[in-house]
Formats: sequence, structure tokens, C-alpha cells
Amino acid sequence: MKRSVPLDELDYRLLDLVQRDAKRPLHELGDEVGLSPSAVQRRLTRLTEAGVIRSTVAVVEPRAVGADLLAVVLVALTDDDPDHHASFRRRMQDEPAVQQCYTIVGQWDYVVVVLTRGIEENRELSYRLFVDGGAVARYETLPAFETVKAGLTVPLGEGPGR
Amino acid sequence: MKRSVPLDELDYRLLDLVQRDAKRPLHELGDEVGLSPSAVQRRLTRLTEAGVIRSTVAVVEPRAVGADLLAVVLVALTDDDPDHHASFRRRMQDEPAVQQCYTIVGQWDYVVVVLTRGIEENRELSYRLFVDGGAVARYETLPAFETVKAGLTVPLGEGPGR
DNA sequence: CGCTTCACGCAAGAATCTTGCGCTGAACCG
DNA sequence: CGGTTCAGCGCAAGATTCTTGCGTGAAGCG
Repeated sequence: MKRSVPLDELDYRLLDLVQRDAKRPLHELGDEVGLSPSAVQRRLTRLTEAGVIRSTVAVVEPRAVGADLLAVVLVALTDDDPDHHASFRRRMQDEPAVQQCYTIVGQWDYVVVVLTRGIEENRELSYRLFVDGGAVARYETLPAFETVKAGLTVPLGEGPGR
Repeated sequence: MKRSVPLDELDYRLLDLVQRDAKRPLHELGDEVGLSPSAVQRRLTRLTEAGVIRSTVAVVEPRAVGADLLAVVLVALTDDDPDHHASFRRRMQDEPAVQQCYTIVGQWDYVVVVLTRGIEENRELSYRLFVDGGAVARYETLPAFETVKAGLTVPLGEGPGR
């Protein structure tokens, strides 16, 4: 699950395909790239074991399950104490409503994307994560008015190294 | 692909499972929730046709394909002209390097998450999307130092209506 | 030139998925 | 209360898909 592997053109083509739809049968992918089903399967297995493909998941429509409020939160901690950062990260990782979290450079320390059921749950969540948790100097919540694009597909460009 | 369907406890359990790993065989999912493979399959089909499950995709590790620079960009347009907004959105949707894009309330109009191969590609991209495209008053790029959490799993809570 | 390696296609066997069928229990009348 | 309807279930057979051993050919190397 860790070996670094050089990827060739065919690998990129396959990644591009399964990144869009992972349910297609091997022979279809094979037809598309010009390989037999078994060759496709071996490549995908190799890519998975190498960690290039992290997992295969179902993408759920948030609104269908009541999660209708997405917000981007900018966070600054009180100081650079490694313990504070560590505990903050752990909080982010443990909280299901936190979709993404990045450390950034500049006047803010973190960008956090949270997804909740309505504004009230967002308020509770913000209090729990950014006030009650401690170590947060200030935070600014930017509620999303609309989702223009929500993807997780990695841009693959032409191929190796471009 | 559109009918709204009331989801019960079992649907939530199944969504929770396939959202983590969509490759598990039906009989395994069935064992976990107490259903036969065919019942599981019928439910998943129904959820897919209802649009609750949007798709099933492979999650690719960005660094494995050379995409090593993630940045959050805050964007403000020059005005509220609907045409400007429409063309901006289209640009975001058409650009593979744009991972996510949300309209937000406040002093910025959009939050855009972009993923590129290195800083040079980011610079080119920024120029192309935010300068050359027009209609952008100002933008601020917040390069991510580190990805603390990168998920797309919708928080499902307990079940219907929380 | 002979040896090794690697990825391929093929095909058989295994596993999984799909669907028709009959059953059951809950909800809904009359 | 008894009959009817209907949605969802499990079962099992058939179809599809996945998996893997085997033989082959194209480099790469000594």
C-alpha cells in the first residue's frame, strides 16, 4: 500500500475513468483504453496497492440526507504551541461534520469546510469546535450561498509529469 | 433519478457503509445491517435512482499523480452583473484543477479550492482564471501548508431528521 | 545469442450481481 | 372483524463480472 510506482499513459487514462465512475465493468474500461479485462484489473490492483487509488466510495447527495448548510470557516489559533495545533487537528479529524481542513499560510491558520443540517446545528458545532475547544483566537464563518462545484476528482492532465 | 424518497434507518446504515467503501460485496453489507444481499441491492438501486447516491468513484491520492499544491482562493467580482457571475461559474466548472467552488456571503463572493502541480502551474491557473477571465475585482490565494483532513463523506448522524 | 523480466491475452473457475417468484406482515377499507 | 392491497423481504437460478494460472512475445542485459 505504499510502494511508489511510475505511472504510464494507460494508468492515467484508467485513473481518469474510474475517478468518474468506478462501477463500470473491466471489459468496458478495457475497450476504452485498449486492454483486456484482466490487464485492466491487474493495473487497478497495482494502483490500489501502491496507494494511488486510496479507496472507492459512494458519493452521497448532502441535501438528500438533510445536510443543507455548508460553510467555510477561517480559523486563527491563539499561538503556535504544537500541542494546541495537535489538539485542534484531532478535533477536526474526529468530527464527522468537518468535510475538509487545511493549514494555510497568512493571517489565518486553518480553513475548515463544515457541513451541517441547518444553521442551528452549525452554531452548536462552531461553539463546540472553535469556542469550547480552546486555543482558538478568532474564527470567521463564511456560509455558502450555493455550491457551484463540488468535486474531488484530481486533475490528471496529459500524463506523467506533464 | 429524481424522486424524493423517505429514508429509513437501514438506508442510513447502508449509506454510511458504502460511503466509506463501495467495493464490499452485497452479502457483507447485508450481514452488517441484517438484510439479504438482494434486499441490499434493491435498496442501493433505489437510492441511486433517487439521486441520494450520486455516483461511485475511485478516490485518487493527489500527490501520487503530481498534484502537490492545494490552495484556497477567495474571490470578489467587480459587480453583481448576472452575466459576470455566470461566466465565472462556467470557468470554475470547466476547469479540472478547480476542486470546489462555493458562493459565499460577506465581503468575498466565491471560495475556490484549486489543486495544481506545483506553484508555477498555480500561478498560470490563477492568471487564467482570475485575471485574464475578467470580471474579478480582487482575489486572495491562501496556499495550503498541509491537508489535515480531506473527505467527502456526508455526516449521517443517527438517521432521519436527526 | 541466450537468459531474465515484465506485462499481456486467453480461458476456466470462483465470486458476485441480478431478477422472477412466492411469502409475510402492516395498512387500509367495507 | 375479515378481505384486499401492497411494499419489501428471502430464496434460488441464471447472467454477469471478477480472479488467477498459464503460455507468449517484446524489451533489456550480459
